[in-house]
Formats: sequence, structure tokens, C-alpha cells
Amino acid sequence: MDSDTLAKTETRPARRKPESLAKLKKAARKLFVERGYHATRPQDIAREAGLGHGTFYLHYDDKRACFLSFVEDARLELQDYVDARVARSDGTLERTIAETLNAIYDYSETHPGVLGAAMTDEAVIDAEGVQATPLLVRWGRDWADQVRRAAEAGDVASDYDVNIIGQAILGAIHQTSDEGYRSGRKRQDLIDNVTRFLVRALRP
Amino acid sequence: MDSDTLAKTETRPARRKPESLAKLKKAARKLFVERGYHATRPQDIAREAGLGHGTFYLHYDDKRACFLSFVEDARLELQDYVDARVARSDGTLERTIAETLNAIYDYSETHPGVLGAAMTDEAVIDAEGVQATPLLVRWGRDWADQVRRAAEAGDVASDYDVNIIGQAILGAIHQTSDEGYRSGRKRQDLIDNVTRFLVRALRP
Amino acid sequence: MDSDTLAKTETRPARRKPESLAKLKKAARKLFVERGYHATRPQDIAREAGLGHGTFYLHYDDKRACFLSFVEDARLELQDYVDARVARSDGTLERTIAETLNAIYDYSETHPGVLGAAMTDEAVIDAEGVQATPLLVRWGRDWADQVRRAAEAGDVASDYDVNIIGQAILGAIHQTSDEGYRSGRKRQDLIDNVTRFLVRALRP
Amino acid sequence: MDSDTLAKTETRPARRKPESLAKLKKAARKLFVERGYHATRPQDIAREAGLGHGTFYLHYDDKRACFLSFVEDARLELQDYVDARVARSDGTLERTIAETLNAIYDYSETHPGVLGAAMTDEAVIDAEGVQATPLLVRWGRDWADQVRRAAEAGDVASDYDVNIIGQAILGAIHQTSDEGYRSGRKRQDLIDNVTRFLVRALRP
DNA sequence: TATGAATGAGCATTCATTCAT
DNA sequence: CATGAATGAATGCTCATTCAT
Repeated sequence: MDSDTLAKTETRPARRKPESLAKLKKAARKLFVERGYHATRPQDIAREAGLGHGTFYLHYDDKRACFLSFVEDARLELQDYVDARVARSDGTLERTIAETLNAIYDYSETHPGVLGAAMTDEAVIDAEGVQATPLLVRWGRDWADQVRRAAEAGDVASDYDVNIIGQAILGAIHQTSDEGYRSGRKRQDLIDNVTRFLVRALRP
Repeated sequence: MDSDTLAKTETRPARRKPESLAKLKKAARKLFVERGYHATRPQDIAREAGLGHGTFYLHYDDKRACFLSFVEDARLELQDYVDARVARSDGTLERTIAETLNAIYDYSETHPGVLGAAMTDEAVIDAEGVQATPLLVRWGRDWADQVRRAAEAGDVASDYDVNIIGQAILGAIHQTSDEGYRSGRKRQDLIDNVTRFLVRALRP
Repeated sequence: MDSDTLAKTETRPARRKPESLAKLKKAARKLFVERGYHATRPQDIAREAGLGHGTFYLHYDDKRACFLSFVEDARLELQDYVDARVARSDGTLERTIAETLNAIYDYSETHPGVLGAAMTDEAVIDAEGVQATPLLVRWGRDWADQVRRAAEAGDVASDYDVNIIGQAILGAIHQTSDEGYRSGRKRQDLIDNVTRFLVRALRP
Repeated sequence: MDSDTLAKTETRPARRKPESLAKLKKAARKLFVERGYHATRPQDIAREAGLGHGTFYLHYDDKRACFLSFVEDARLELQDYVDARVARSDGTLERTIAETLNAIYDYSETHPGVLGAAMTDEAVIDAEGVQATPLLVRWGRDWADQVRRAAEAGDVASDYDVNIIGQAILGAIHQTSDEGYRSGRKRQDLIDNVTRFLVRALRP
């Protein structure tokens, strides 16, 4: 009965643009994650979305634009996860790190494979020209900022080049989240170990 | 019959094969580094090597095999660099780390771009089936072994899951070498900072 | 039922159709001239006309019909120019030719590119089947008629096959107007030279 | 028997490049003539030539290049016809014109449709950039040169702008050859009429 | 062992046309 | 009458791989 009522609202094959775009986004994410950039054809995305392949080009200039949009969406989503978690922390570096890790693992758990796919190296997509700064570099800079502020507050050793250390932290997190999960580590183990590792590395 | 006689008469041009293979390897490395996996065609490699297109397939089953061979070669080369450097160290973790970093940066300097190219994600090459374990994972395991031994010797905190920490170390090193150079950091700065970072993280 | 009542109540927006058609014609001409048949999409025409894509098909069966209509319009327009000019002439062949040339050049000047575009070869539009006689052939026949009458009146050499000569005259005019303008000849030069050329060729 | 001997020489499916190119040229000409530029796909040309469609791109950069090559070949072929015929003439303008017409009609008879197809307007192929000067313009210039020389020799009225007249002559010839044949005129009629027409137009 | 002409499945993209609104 | 999102057949072209020489 419920489904019946629902059906009436949803069944309409729709002719509304936003709906198509949403379908495409969902389909694109699914396929980019499952198969990677090169093994995913615009046609596959459209078909997965239940649309004709011409429709794909109503929403994206080309395949690359679709991928870039997928990456940006993932970035923003993760950002939200991290912001929400970190807001709860008491501001100490340890808690901040722990909460950030939690946020990343939360995201990875609820969006498996997305971060990995979104970090596909720029060289891999034909690029040709510009492309926004790769995700990893942006995130490395964010960490550098965090470390700088913590160092100024005396929470982090002052003899570090924060830019280098920002990258190091990001690398440690990325690599452990990527691989840790792959080999089935338990989440709390990952968080505990990595937090401990980073806190010890950073404390004054 | 004729062809048989001919074959016997002809002084078989002997094994000039290794020479061709060496040329192909050099050419493949150059192009994989410069253009990446997808933008490099077997034909390009053969031509760069000064050989006919067909010759490529005398030495490799397919493009993927050629790439995998390039990766393996790079891995072994780097291994040699690291082994040589680490052999000089006094065995303390700090020195081991510092020498390893030095080895990596040495290699990166003398073989620019090679590590980056060799780490191209498995998902990117068509894969289809198995594929050897990616470089990063293998290296992460090597680090895990190192840390395990150091922990057993009491040089490293004993409350770590070495597998996780191995990945963390690798991640920190990889990310800093990758990005550090890109932004023109000075090598000694990188080594000092990263060594300090890792040593502090690990010491008991 | 509801829709029925509604229909009856609504003051049918009346015939605003002609307005749309006029806009489409103007837009089609502009684009066929600027870009040619193949590079002009029905969508472009509609958009240039400030109308939705679908509206195009309210007025034309397909793209080909639109182009053919453009050609016919141009033909009629030119016809008017020629008729008006020739009406002023004193009926001698020389004056008739000169006035016709003047008419064509007038039209070309005030409608630059239109004749060229309208003469796009039939083979170029997908054709598939029939297609109206190409412009050039129709005009060639018109000239043949003119020459026949003039020959009967003794104004033109009687040893010509008027059909062939009609084509020759048309060809000379077409080619000179096409190319003459392109290379920036002065109009009076063109008219003088071509008139002289034709008059000498035709006189008994 | 003869064909048997021949077969031995010819049957070889060949792996020689020039043979493929020749096949492609023949096929391209056939299809460009029969269907026009737009209705002919590279794939069709290859198939008509009995080759895979990849082979097409071994010989031409793209479809446009193939068409341009077809045009150039036709131009050179016609040139040969004209040169051969004109060489026989006694140098008077009348004979030169008559022989040129003969050459063109010869060519048109033995290569039906080729000239029409080769004169496909530049605007029709995507062009985008340069493209060699269209055939008609080149030929118009050739005629201008002829007329200039004849005028200097006193064989042609001196009050003409030779550039305009060159175009006029070309136009007359082109249009009559194009249309004349289409409506089944007899060749000698065409030649006689057009020669007479041009000679009268030009004589001093 | 070496060659490179030949291949055709496959890809990204376009565009004339339809139809639900 | 008008709209424009949706469609999918069709296109030009690439490239990993084969095989006759």
C-alpha cells in the first residue's frame, strides 16, 4: 500500500533535468568506482542511469568533465564528514586527528572505493591541459595549515617544516586507509594506531 | 625443402635478441614516464627503440606485460639503491630511516618520474584478472617487517600493529617524496623533517 | 473533461504561427549563408530565431525542407529584382543583359552570400530521392528562353542551339559574380566586361 | 590462358603499400562521384577497396585529406588531357578553345561525374582552415592567363579585364559541360556552339 | 629474428528528430 | 502553438595485435 502511494509519486518517467543529472551522477560514481576511469564509457554511465547515451552529453561536456565532477563531489562530501566530526572535538591535536581519521573511515565505510577512485592520478585522464589541483595535494595543504596552527599554539614540535609534515601526515593516513581496509583491519585498530603514530610524531 | 636448406645454410643471425629487449625497455621506460600508460602505444615504444612494431610482441605478450616488467625493473633498481645505502648504516632505526630516505631521493633524482609512473594504480591498466601485488603494498609490507624487527629489538614502541604502521611509514615517505619534490623542497630538508617525524613516531 | 472545458474557455492564442515562421526563415537564411547546410543544425536555427527546438518541426518537415524553402525564397526574391530591372530596359538584348547583371549584383550586394548558399549542389543535401530542379538549371532554362526569343527577333545569331547558349550565358554570369566579388572587382567593371562579352558573343 | 598467366602475377593478396593506396584511390573516386563527400564514409571507401577501415588511416590523415587528394588527382589528370589536346592545335585561339573543350569533354566522357564531384565547394567539406584554392578559381586564373597572352598577340579584343573574362569563359564552359551532358546533348554540338560563342565574344 | 601493412572491435561524440508536458 | 529533455543510430577515428614476408 505504501509502495503504491510512493509509486504514484515516483513512477513518472520524468522529463525533469535535475533528475537525470542525479541519476547520471549516481551511475558515474558507481562505475568509476567499480571499473575505473578508462574502463567506463559514457554510454555505460547513461545506460546504468537508465538513460540514452545522448543524454550524457546534455549534462557533461565530455567524459573528463563528468569524472572531474565526480571527484569534486566526493571531495565536498568528505569535507562535510570531516567538518562535522572535527566540530565535536575539543580542539586538541590528538582529538582532531582521531576525529579526522574517524570521519575518513566513516566515509570510506559508507562510500567504499570512492576515495580511491577519486584520487585517480591526473595523468591518467587525458588531461591535455589544466585540471584542478589533485585531491591529494589539496588535502596535504589542509594538513599543513592544521599543523602550522597547532605549532603556533605550542601543541606541535616547532622544528618542523609544516608543508613537508602536512604531506607526511596525509600520506600516512591515505596509505593506511587505503590498504588497511583492503586487508580487513578493524577500524578501531586503524584509528588507534594511526592516531598514536601521528600524535607521537608531532608532540613537542 | 628449399626453405629447409636455406635455413641450414644461413648463419643464424645469432642472439641479437637481448639487444632489442634492452632497447625496448629503455624506450618503454622513457615513454611510460613521459606520457603514462594509456598514452603510450606499443608502436611508440618500438619506434622509440628504433625497431619495427612487430618486434615488440617478440619480447612481450602484450602491452600490459611490458608495463609490468617496467614496474618490476624499477622496483629492483630501487631495492639496490636502498640496500646499498642501508648497508652503510649502523643499524639504528634512525639511521636506517635516514639512509632509506636518502636512497629513495637518490633514485628519484637520478631517475626522475620513474617511481611515480611505476606506481600507476593497478586499476588503471586493464587488469581484467590478477596482476602482481602493487608496488606500494609490497613496500608497505617491507616496512612492516622492518618495524617488527625493530620492535622486537626494543627500538620501536611495542604497542603498534606493525602492519598498520608499516603502511603509515610508507605513506608518509611516498607522499613527501612525490609532492616534496614537485614543489621544489630541498632534499636535506625533506630527509631531516621526515626522519625526525618517523623517529619520533616510532621510538618507544 | 477538465481539459475539455479548459480548452473551450481558453482564447486560442490565435495565429501567431506566421510570426514564428518568419523568424525561422530569417534565422535559417542567416545560418545557411554563414555556415552552410551541413554545419547548420535545426536546433541552431530555432535558437537563432529565439524559439524552442521543437518549434522548428511545427513549420518544416525536416531540415531539408527548410533548406529547400530557403532556396525557393531566394529564387523568388532574385526574380523580383531581375523583373523590376528588366522592365526598365528598352528591350534590346544589350540593355536586357546589362539590367539583368545589375539586378544580380544588386541582389548579391544587398543579400551577400545568399545566392552562393542557395546554389549548394543537390548532391550535398542528402537528397535520397527527387529534389526540385537545382537553381542553376532553372536559370539556365530561363536564359535559353530569352535567347530563343531574341533569335526569333533577329537580335541574336541564328546558328546557336539556344539551350546550350542559355547555359553558357548563365555560367559566365554565375562564375563572374561569384568570383568577381570575392576578389573585390568593382561592380561597374564587372557589368561592363560581362555585358560586352555576352553581347559580342550573341550578336548576329 | 592469358588471364591465367596474368592471375599468377596478380593474385597475390599483396602486402605492398602502393597497391592498397591505389585501391583506396579508385574506391574513393568511385564513391565520392556516386554519393558525394558527405554520404561517403571512410569505412565505405575501405570496404569498396576490399580493405579494413583501419587501412584507410594508414594512407590518409582523415577523410578530408582523402577528398583533397582525389580532387588534386582529377585536376592533374584533366590537365594532361588538356595539354595533350592543346599541343595539337595550331595556336589560334579558336583551335585552342575547341581543343580545350574537346579535352574536357573527353575527360568527362571517360571519367563521368568526376569533374562535378571534384568541384564540390570548399565550404561543403568541413574545411575549418586552409584548403587549397578551389579548382574553379585555379582554372579561372589559367583562362585569364590565356586571354592575356592572346590579347597581347592581338587575337583578342583589348578592352577586356582579362581576370573577369577568364572567369566568364570558365563559367560558360563549366556550366555547359555540366548541364549539357546531363541533358544528353551531342558532343559536337556542344563543342561547336561553345567554341563559336567564345570566339565571337573574344575576337577583336 | 625482424618487419610493418593490415585489421576491426571499440571509443567518444554529434545531431536530426520525437514527444510528454 | 510551443517547448526542450531525451533519444540512439550513425560517424570519424584509434590502437593493440596479427601475420605474411
